Amino acid sequence: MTDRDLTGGLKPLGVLEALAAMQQPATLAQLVTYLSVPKPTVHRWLKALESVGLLSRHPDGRRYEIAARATQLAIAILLGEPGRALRRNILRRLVDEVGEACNLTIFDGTDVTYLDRVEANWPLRISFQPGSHVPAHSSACGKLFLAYMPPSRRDRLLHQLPLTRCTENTLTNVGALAKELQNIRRLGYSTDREEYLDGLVCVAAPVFTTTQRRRNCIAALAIQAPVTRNDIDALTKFIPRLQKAAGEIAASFEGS
Amino acid sequence: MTDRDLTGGLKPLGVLEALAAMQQPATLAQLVTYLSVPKPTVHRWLKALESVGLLSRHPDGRRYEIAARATQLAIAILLGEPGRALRRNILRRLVDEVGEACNLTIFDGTDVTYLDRVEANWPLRISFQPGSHVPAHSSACGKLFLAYMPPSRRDRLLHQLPLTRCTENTLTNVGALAKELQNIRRLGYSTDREEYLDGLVCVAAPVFTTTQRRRNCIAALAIQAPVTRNDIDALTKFIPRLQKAAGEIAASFEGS
DNA sequence: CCATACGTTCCAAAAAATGGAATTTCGTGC
DNA sequence: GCACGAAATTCCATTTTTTGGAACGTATGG
Repeated sequence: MTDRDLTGGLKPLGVLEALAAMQQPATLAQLVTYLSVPKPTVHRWLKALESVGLLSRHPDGRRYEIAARATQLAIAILLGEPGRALRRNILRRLVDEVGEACNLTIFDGTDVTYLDRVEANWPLRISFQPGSHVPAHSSACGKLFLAYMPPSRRDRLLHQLPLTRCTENTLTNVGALAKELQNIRRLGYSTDREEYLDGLVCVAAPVFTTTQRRRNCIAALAIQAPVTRNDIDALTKFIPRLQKAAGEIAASFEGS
Repeated sequence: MTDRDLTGGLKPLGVLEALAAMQQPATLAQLVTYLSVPKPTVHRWLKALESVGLLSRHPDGRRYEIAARATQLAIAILLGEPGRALRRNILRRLVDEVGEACNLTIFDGTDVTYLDRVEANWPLRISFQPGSHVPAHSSACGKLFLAYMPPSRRDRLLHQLPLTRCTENTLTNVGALAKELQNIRRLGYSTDREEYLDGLVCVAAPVFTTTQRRRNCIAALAIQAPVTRNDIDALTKFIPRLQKAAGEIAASFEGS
């Protein structure tokens, strides 16, 4: 899971991450090397972090170390909302049983966004990071969201989304996609037959919440595999297990 | 040390601190109120934090919550923070007096994570590494965290954690576990009677911080022993000593 | 259907970050 | 002491980002 570059007003945080990763105080020069950022810039970042109490200087006056405010923040983060830790656990157990990478996604209105992902222990990995996006019409999760959204919104989206062709199998016309969505509602799960990436197949199950007199598909849980290792038929056998995990995920959203 | 206002490219971090302090996902409007910062600015900060993976959106699409990268950072900070040397010394002295391995753990939402560990000078060792995980319901430290967390969160977790059986003695039903937690609160310490590994017993004491009118169990200190060398009764004699060390550890987390 | 609240986008002014070069400080050997 | 190299720090014109009031969408509930 590669960390994306820090942008926005967050670049100095790279220093904090670096120091945390190094597990010991470091000098300006070491951080310059580690981060490959010009010296005056790192220097300014260090001063900024020091001035707000996230870093402090080691007694030798030269090296910087993590300070009280950062420790406090770390503790607060770990004490907080257990929902995401729970969800990650559910994912991890699913991956253990299934032996392929699994991910949890939400719909951001147009695209599918990865909320979390756990890899299987295989050397061949498809690298997605939490936070990355995938088009709705060419992924198992996206089709699930489309299938279960209110019909009015679906119709509007179907005509507004650019049904970009990703592979030979991508559904690129409204009719075929609408038919597929109907089929998904009938089955209760969704598949991706190399519609997004050649060689990548996927099955997905919906995560429903039943708040406010309406059943909403708020998230989707999916198993992804290289078709050479597990084809769609093989993945389909995991559907009951997948649905059980989806139920557990749904429960983790209650009361939060 | 009072926290100064964040400056120097760190202002978006205020959102992270706010969310960590609130201990639950929050909407843009709530954060605007909490931070007293204009709405478009907070919105931009949220997007920046989301785009680098520090925050993610709750599936309701409205609220934001702390994400994987922030959790990783938090763990790395606590593993590498300079107070660690202090705490390691406290652990070492404890081990000298007790003659068994001791460890310091934190709770990551579902599991117990080893922050540090000092072995005793015995040929028979149980090997755990800092950073490794253990389930909450089957370890003395984990039960301590469950016992001292806010009741609402505890109730939720008790029903959502998979109470996996590790040994003959593991508490695998909610009722028995709830009773045990009540007992722990009464006694002020916790035990593990071969509930995680056969032959391994453990006593643990809580490390409290008293931030903002609320007592939090942020860490746990434990003595682990092979039952053939020290049984629970033998370990119980060390509780006062253990609690003294826990107090010292607590002090090491306060300002520095 | 309207009213209201919440989220999102726009954009020109204002503020801050950037990094090459110059300067200072520190540690070391003579 | 003093000279030297290495590291840290400051300088500052240029570039880039941030800022937030206002306007615009969008969901919710009465």
